[in-house]
Amino acid sequence: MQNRQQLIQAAADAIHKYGIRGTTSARIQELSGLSRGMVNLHFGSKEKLLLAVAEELSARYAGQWKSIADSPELGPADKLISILKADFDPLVLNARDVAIWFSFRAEALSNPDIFPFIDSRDKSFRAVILELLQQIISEGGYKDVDAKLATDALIALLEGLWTDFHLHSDIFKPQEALKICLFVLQSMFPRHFDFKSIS
Amino acid sequence: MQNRQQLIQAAADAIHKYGIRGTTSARIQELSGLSRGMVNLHFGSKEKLLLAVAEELSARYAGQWKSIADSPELGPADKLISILKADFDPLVLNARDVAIWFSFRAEALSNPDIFPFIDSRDKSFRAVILELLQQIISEGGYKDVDAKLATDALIALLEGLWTDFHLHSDIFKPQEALKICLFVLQSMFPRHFDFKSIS
DNA sequence: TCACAAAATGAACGAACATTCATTCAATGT
DNA sequence: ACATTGAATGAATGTTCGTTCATTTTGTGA
Repeated sequence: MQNRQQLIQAAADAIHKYGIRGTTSARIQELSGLSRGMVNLHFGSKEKLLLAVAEELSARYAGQWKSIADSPELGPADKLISILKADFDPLVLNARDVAIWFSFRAEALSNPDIFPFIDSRDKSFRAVILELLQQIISEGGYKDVDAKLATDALIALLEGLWTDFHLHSDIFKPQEALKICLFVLQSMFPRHFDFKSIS
Repeated sequence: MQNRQQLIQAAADAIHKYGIRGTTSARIQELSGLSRGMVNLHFGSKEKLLLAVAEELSARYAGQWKSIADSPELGPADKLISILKADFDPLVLNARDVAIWFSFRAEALSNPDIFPFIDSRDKSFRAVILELLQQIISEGGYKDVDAKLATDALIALLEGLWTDFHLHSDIFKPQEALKICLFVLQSMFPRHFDFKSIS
């Protein structure tokens, strides 16, 4: 099980370093320091190892925001900010993982096995955001705001910022990304958010 | 030159159908109906053919919004809406092209040659949006709105909606995406946009 | 109609690929 | 100390990859 994890790490590194096209058995072997046969011994095939990488990535991301969404003593606005901060945390938003994320995203259409892992956002994540925004709308009496529309907007905004990070991880500032989100939220819910007050 | 274009089409179809990893010389040959040697005869290598695909895609996208940005007799708000509509036009936002777009995006980090083509948005496009928003801010006296922040937000939103389309092109509604954009713009610039008035 | 050049073909090639499996090694129980 | 078993190894294998190039076909000017 030690070597199994080592192979997942090596495969992830290979995708980051060489792209998914350049991720060959030889490269994985080199980066892992293990022998040729290990991939097939532990995973059956290279393809299944790649699925295991997707699975781990997906699990890490889900664990990140779910731990926050479950915290009980937090108002909807503060909870939402916490989730946003978690979304820009280096634990999930780092050059390597995002590069892998995008590689799998590109593959998803022609490789249905991968799809469930890279689409994880769109299921439960959406539901949590929607509920928080509904609470905020109710609290603040924002009667002109459609919660579903605002949810779509916020999630698309997050996706777009991730894309920006993927292409420009060298100059991307998580602080700045958070500011952009809060600016949008303030525009929608002026009585709940003040984007100048970020820590 | 006839066959040259045919090869670009076939390569693009291959990326869409089989993913970039599954895009082999044999597949391109099959889809093009041409002979084995044609790729190397016309492009020198498969890799250069892929670059030509990226170039064409990039040129088509740039041509799309630039023709609108150059139209003289349009207020900044209307011009912005036109650009948004163009961004969701089937000419650029269709399953095949977006799939290719995302494949190249994923490759960009490990293949610097591709980067200039897939990053085209972030140069002149950003400048145009920024200028339009500055005009709107000036016109409407939105003194609390930072134009650069709003530009970042809007572009990230567009990127995110493209991502949504990529993963769910079957259920994605361009009309709905436009509505989301207008909703966000209305939140920022209430005296310039009314998202209930879309055609 | 013929000569010539350019374009197109596809069999053949070496390189790189993922995978296999006989063998070796290390860990554990007796 | 020895036997047993599962993990690890890496040389060997067959396949698929992108590319080459001698040959054929097509198009053009005389």
